[in-house]
Amino acid sequence: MTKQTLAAMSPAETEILRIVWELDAATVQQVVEALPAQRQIGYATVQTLLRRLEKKGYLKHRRAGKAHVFSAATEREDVISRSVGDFLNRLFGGDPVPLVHHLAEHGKISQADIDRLKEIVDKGNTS
Amino acid sequence: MTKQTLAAMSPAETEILRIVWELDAATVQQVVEALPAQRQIGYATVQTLLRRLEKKGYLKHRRAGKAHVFSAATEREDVISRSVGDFLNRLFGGDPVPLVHHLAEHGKISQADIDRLKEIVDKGNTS
DNA sequence: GACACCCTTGTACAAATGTACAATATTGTA
DNA sequence: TACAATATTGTACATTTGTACAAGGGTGTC
Repeated sequence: MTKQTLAAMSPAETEILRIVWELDAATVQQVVEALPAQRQIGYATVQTLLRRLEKKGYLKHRRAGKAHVFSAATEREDVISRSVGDFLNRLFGGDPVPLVHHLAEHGKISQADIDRLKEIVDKGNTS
Repeated sequence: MTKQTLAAMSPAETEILRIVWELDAATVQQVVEALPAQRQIGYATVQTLLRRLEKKGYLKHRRAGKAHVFSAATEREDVISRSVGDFLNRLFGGDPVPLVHHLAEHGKISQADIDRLKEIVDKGNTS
């Protein structure tokens, strides 16, 4: 595993990367269309962000017709791990419990969600 | 509640703010000392970050001897809510479940943690 | 009261970020 | 094949961010 050398993504870049993941592969057009309606951000800007993500190594592209089709160039899980880790460190000193606690208290996660999580942890603990 | 107008904090600022919260009130000195050992960051830099946090409205200070003692100027919970919300939007399109799922799968939260969370949610659901 | 110390204040500055236009290239179509 | 439509490329640019030095101020101590 010799690769944790990816330059950090900026918030705006993260937003865009997420959409590419969601669409699996997408042109600038498609990313723009997939943006949440409230999010006011121009085509050119999305394009720049995609370019930067590619330069940083998060995306790659192939050409299809006249457009570029961007897709992931790294393992999504890895990127998420790093992002979540960084976030946790900054805001909670690395302890995930207060974060989940916060989510629970604000009704972000439900009873059912927690039950499902319990199962996941159970399964993991079979080691 | 007319106050959601706080300028966003940068990652480095967030890191510092968290420490002030942890110490409840602190001088530049104390914040520097409370930084994780690995975190290489000078006194002057911490000072600038504290100044910026104050300017943005997250901190206030009083004078004690020759030093400034910084402390929170806003509700910690509010700041956390916004931060977590933004993070969730950027990386998971707003859905908290995948985040918690991720934490569970990576052993970040334990069986016991989940049991405690279950109680919290239970209590909340009495409405 | 003078000093040495520890602070704050003012300022700097390169790099990253968010946002976007102008010019040029590519292509499906008539 | 020439064109209109649509993309990409090259560039720009004001701000914010991360990091920090230099100069001046308050204070406990002798």
